[in-house]
Amino acid sequence: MKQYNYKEIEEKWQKIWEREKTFEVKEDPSKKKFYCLEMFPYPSGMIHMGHVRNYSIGDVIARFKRMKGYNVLHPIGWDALGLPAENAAIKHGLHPEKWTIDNINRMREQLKRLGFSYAWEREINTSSPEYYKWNQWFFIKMFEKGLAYRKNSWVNWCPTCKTVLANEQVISGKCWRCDSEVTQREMEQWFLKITEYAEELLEGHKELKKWPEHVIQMQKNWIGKSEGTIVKFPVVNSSEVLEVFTTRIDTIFGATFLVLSPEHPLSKKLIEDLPNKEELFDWIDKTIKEMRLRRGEELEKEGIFTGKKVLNPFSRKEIPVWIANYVLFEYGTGAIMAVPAHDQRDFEFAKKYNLPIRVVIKPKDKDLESDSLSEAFEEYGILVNSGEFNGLESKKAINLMNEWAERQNIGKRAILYRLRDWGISRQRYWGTPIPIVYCKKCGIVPVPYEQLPVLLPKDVKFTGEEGSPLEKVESFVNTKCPKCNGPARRETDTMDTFFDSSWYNYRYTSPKENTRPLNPEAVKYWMPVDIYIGGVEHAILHLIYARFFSKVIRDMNLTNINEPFPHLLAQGMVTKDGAAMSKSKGNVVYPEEFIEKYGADTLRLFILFAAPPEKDLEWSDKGAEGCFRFLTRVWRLVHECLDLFNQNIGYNEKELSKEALEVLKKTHQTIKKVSEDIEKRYHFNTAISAIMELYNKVSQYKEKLKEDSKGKAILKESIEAIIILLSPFAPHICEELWQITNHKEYLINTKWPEYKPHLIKEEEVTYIVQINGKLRAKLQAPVGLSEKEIRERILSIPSVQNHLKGKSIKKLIYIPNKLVNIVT
RNA sequence: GGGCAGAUGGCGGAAUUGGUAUACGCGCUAGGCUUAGGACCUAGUUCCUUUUAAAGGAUUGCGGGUUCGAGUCCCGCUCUGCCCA
Repeated sequence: MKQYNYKEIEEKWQKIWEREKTFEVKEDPSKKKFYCLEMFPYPSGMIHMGHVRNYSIGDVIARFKRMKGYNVLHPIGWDALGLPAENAAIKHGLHPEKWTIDNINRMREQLKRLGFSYAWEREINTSSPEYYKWNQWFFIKMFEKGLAYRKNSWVNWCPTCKTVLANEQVISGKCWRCDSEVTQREMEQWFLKITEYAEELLEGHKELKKWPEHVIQMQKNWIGKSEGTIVKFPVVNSSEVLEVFTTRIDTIFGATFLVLSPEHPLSKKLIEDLPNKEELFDWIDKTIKEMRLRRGEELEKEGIFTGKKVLNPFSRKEIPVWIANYVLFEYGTGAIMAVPAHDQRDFEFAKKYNLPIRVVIKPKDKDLESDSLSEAFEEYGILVNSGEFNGLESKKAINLMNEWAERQNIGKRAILYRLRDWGISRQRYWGTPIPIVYCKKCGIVPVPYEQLPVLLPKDVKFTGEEGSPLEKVESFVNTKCPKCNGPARRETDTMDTFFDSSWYNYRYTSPKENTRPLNPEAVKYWMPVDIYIGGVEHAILHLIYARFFSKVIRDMNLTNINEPFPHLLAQGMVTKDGAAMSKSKGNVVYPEEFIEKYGADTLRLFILFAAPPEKDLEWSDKGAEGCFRFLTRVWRLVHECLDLFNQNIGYNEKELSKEALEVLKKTHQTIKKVSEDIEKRYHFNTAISAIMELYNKVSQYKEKLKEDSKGKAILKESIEAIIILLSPFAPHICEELWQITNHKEYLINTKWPEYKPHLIKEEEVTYIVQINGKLRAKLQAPVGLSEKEIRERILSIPSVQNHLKGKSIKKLIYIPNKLVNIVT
């Protein structure tokens, strides 16, 4: 027998697939389409186990759907712009482009060695001008529609390197390279008006019935819709009015002070006339920076009194205005009314600074005392100490108080979102240049479409110091104004790379289109993506940006797609020793090394077998070896039965031996199980274990079945089933086995088998016999016996009689073909 | 602090609709083959008690509940992970 030489086999089939362009597709209206998409990788230089898992899941689905007769689009490409390329340039003096292209070439080879069924001719690379040209095109379209605009915003700044840092370059408040304290600096930046689509992004969730609930929940939290009221508080002895946003206007009589965020434009103005204003200004500046730097951490609450008071428009009382570090400027109006009795943060602040606490909501069944409160009562309840609104229930009070506020013109209902506009400016080289020119005469001028792409200049120095590398390329910066032809300056910021990945799923449908970003006909045929597979770490940013882009592109009348990804499969992490694989932990298993030792088929099989896709997967060298042994056993089984495949043998189901019928039934039950696990549940681990069970049964009865021709026919049929069912998981070995078992056509072009319904049903069933819920016996019986017959048979079983001795049967539960429970 | 997910043998996991808990794989044990084996084959393997066979009992993080029957449903708690603050 020939040995299982995975290396030779895998190379052979990968060559055939490439030569015959097996997985290249075009639009074919006569066939049902299936667009199977996995999140494209960042070309870091090395395929890791997370990629292998992601792409193995996708490949099973793509190959399965193809064998089911679908026209399958299964593309791959490179999310090739981004910071690491630039870091490599700084560290090793390699040009980011060279570094990126080398990495892509290496990783493409690695993906090919895994045998994924990609349409390689559609490969895209976001760092190529052919791709980023269309980023620029979309940007200008958005600029024209008012969806892209400039405003001031804070960035991380390293005072030593004199450069802007991305959030991930700030490590616990310090610069990743020189370790100095990172500061905050305000700069003009480009933003996309994603907030304009906030409501639609929220509404769209209703269409996403095949998304995991927790991902939708995360997006909802991120968008953070809240309905409430904006209330005006006039400043006493001043013409200024402070506006606050609250979702709990029912508590407004308990608002005993008002708090501004340090960043609030009126913060400094309110304290201008105080004698110690310099000191207070310093506190504000220091606090703003601290809040930005330590975002997400719980800071010790601190504040200062402004010396000013505002009038509470409901209670008509004057209350003090404070500035404190627990009020965020980005959210709401950057100012809050503080209700210490009913908001825990306000409560803690009031306790610290000895501010009054006033109960205005009480639970239905008891009273609350302002003086003895140990924590805020944040629930809804009944209003007290609230003038004419006393006795109302919170929800009702909110309505009436909103109406009152609107009538008195001191407030209005408002809907607020936590979602901020998307800041896309990066002071970086390796990104898409923002296609804008600044002219002294004409102002902000977009680069005309016919001048796109604005190319990244190649001759650039990467020192990692003093600002963006593009700023120093004079031939890039200095240009002519497209409008007046006078001297002008180019924008030197580049785009956030999430911009690139927000529409790549469209580009795959027509990757070579060179007069427009996408071909609407191709989009119409292929979109939406039928299943999108990737890591849950992209649940928020990437998946919200991509949904936003789809809606923007739709509103440009290029498509009619509302949601690009109606079905999302969020895969879990690959761990080893209970932790994510990382170089620093030293628990990394490299796919390349594993393939060298056991082959791609084994790697794919194990990574799908070890856990269902949505769960974390614990890597085990031993477990992976087990999968290699399984493939070897299948290889051997086929070789031991090779002679069967030279014979033309048939059978009549009625003449089969007991064993042959059992194997035949198991075969068809396995076809059903594997098909449903792949197609409906996406649980490949159980599909694989079902194939292993079928193998176990076949190999157990193998010699027995070889005894007669009918048995041989069944053996042949079941072995063929094993090969086909296993092929989406381990495609190379299966193609090889298919070929040596005398099949002319490639396995990938073979139809997926259908099970015969009558072979799924069992003629005999095992009844579980329980007495008072405890298993006491089992009974083999033909399907469809009456309750009476079953009852008689069960009561005649000796062990049942034993257990019933001296007891009377009170009740008997009978579940046809399954179980009998005798209650005494 | 809030939201979400989860906890099943020595390990990864299965149990899809409330009906045999522990499928499948790993590991382990014994035997075979072998000069030998980390290769391969066969048998066994949740735990406890008594043990010749066998029988009985317990068991899905903990404590309650619903039900003839709960890993699965309900209530409370502990722990772990993720997201938000």
